[in-house]
Amino acid sequence: MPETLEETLRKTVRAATISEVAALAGVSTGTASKALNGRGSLRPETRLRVQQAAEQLGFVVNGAARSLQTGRTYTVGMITTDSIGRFSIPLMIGAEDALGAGQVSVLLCDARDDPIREKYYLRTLLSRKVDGIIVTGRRNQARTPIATDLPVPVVYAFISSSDPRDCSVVPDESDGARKAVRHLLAIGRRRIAHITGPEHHHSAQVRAAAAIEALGAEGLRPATDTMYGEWSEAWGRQAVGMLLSTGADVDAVFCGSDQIARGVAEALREADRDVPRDVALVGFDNWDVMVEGCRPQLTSIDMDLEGIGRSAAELLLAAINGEPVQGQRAQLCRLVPRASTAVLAES
Amino acid sequence: MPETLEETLRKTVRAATISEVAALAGVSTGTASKALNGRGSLRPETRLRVQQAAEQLGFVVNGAARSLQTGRTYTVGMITTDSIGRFSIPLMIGAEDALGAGQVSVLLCDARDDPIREKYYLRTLLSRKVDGIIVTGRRNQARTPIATDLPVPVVYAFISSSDPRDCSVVPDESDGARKAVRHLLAIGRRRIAHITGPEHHHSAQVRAAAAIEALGAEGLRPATDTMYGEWSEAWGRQAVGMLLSTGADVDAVFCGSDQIARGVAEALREADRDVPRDVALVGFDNWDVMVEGCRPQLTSIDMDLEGIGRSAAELLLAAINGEPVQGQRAQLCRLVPRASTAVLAES
DNA sequence: AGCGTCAAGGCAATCGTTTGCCGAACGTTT
DNA sequence: AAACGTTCGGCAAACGATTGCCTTGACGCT
Repeated sequence: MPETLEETLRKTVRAATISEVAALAGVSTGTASKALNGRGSLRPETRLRVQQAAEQLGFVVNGAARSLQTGRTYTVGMITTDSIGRFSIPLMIGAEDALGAGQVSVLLCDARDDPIREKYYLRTLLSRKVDGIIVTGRRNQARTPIATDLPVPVVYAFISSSDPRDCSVVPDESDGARKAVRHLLAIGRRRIAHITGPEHHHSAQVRAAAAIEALGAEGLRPATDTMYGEWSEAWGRQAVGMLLSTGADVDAVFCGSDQIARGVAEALREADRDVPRDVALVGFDNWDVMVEGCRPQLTSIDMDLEGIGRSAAELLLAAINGEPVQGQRAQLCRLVPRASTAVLAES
Repeated sequence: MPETLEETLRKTVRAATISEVAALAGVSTGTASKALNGRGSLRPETRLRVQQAAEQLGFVVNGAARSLQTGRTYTVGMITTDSIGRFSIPLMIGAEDALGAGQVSVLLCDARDDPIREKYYLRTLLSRKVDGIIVTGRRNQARTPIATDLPVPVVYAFISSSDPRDCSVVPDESDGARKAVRHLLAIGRRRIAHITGPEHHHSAQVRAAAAIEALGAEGLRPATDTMYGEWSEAWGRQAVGMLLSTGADVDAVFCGSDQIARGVAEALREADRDVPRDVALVGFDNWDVMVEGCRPQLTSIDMDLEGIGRSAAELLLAAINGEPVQGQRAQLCRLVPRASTAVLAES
């Protein structure tokens, strides 16, 4: 007789409980528990017998029951304030990586920049008794702490909390900007312009300031005033138009984002300026699809988002285990050189 | 006396339990439970008193205890087989959306295309007693079912299971390709080429076949043989080179991806062919950063990944509630017209 | 023979909620 | 006044695992 549709789709293979395992192995549930968790003092033979019984029955512990007893869920919540985006993903991967290795699962919450949703998610996370929470999101200013007096530790990743005592892991954008400028200087450029995003944007400010400072350290000044605009290719193209029309003498451009840089590359190309011969180019973000689609391929600054996610998760684990860390950790950036800043063979 | 660092970071605000709430409200725990869950028959006044007590103590139920009792966790697992990527994210957002509204949380698992990790995650999901599982990942062939005889329902999103009885939600790529071709026909193009990804790639095949068929329906044939290559801008540029050097007479190109299309647009531009006047262009994926960075902005086919994620979640919820659905659901695509297929004013 | 020691494993309390069942109190009906 | 129905709320048994404590029996020592 063929299975009904119902049966086919929902095999009610009611999972075995530890008492069934114990019964099969001929021991008490307590002993079975000890056997499976490597605790207590048991004859190796007994231990093995229990393990085989568990295997045979396809036993998987009931996490709810265990959590109830032990008070730990081996679960952390991850709240992204903006919609899960380009930046959140590497962060998540990194965190998931560090946690997964420690057998901890991640509950994903997308608050969509809505404080109401955020509170709601926080509540459900607490009700699920997560062991800790990672807060992340689009970078801008420091954000207000998600809550105070939480019964679980919280770590902020990428964004930082406005309370300096909270634990945050952020990229050191100044470091990134300095590395970009130094790299351009190292390949012999001296007339460097900086084209970036909106002036009111925190990242734009920080990067611009660090770039100017790095030039200053060599006794140089930017080739033009910092050109603030948007984080888009279109702005990059437009900025090049402005640069060329003013006849500015520029041999390198450091861009506030890869998108801007790509626009710059295109516009330069169309104006018959060779990259990197006439103008060298450095972007920011090291966003694969942008740096690789760019002609020539784009040298860029990598904020190591995965690393930030990983660090945040590690700090969270430490806090969960009773070794809390306070304050901000700034993670250094990495310059990834590509053709847009290649040193050309003398010929 | 100032707080110790320990105190500051880990306010051990031991969460209140329902018995404390009950005590404060002067009722038994059973009654308190009924009051908070809107069950049983209680005087409205009592109910209110309990609710206020809960409020006052900042009570949040212990999900573990509840799950243990009710057997439901209001949690589903989401396994992505490839690393969380560009496609997985909208799917996740969609799923999270549909589930979040139903108060269900998502446990995120990134199996990184590694069967071992996949098994491991599956096991932890089962141990966490998730109510259901969504499997997703990079699209290619149908994948082997993640397991059989699971105690919980499974829905495949974007990818499909090779067992036709499993429930899968996939994009109707043929529909997308047909819509692209019909759109080009509708704006008066007749000599249409198709440039796409690797020939061995399932999506490339399906889209190409549907495109040819849609042309055939109008008694037309493609302007050239389908041009298989890679899913990259570089291939798009290269393909245009080939097209132009053979002197093929083409007034539109349908591309298998937005990246290819963008490469095509650039190469055409550099060859002084106007888009859309000389050659109209349609991409596939409707990937914001590609379609918007393209000059002119790119008409593209949107597979509605969020919608697929949402449908998958809804089907999963239905299955959890005892109304399982079998088989594949194909979700239609949407054409998003932009400047690359604009009809020009006669002038 | 008597005693102490130790290993092995059973017992039962416990975690926090939910829920079916039962009892008390009160009002209504005859 | 007795019988009955309702409403409200308490009681206690689950759910499944963990763990400290206790019992049992074997063994070694004096």
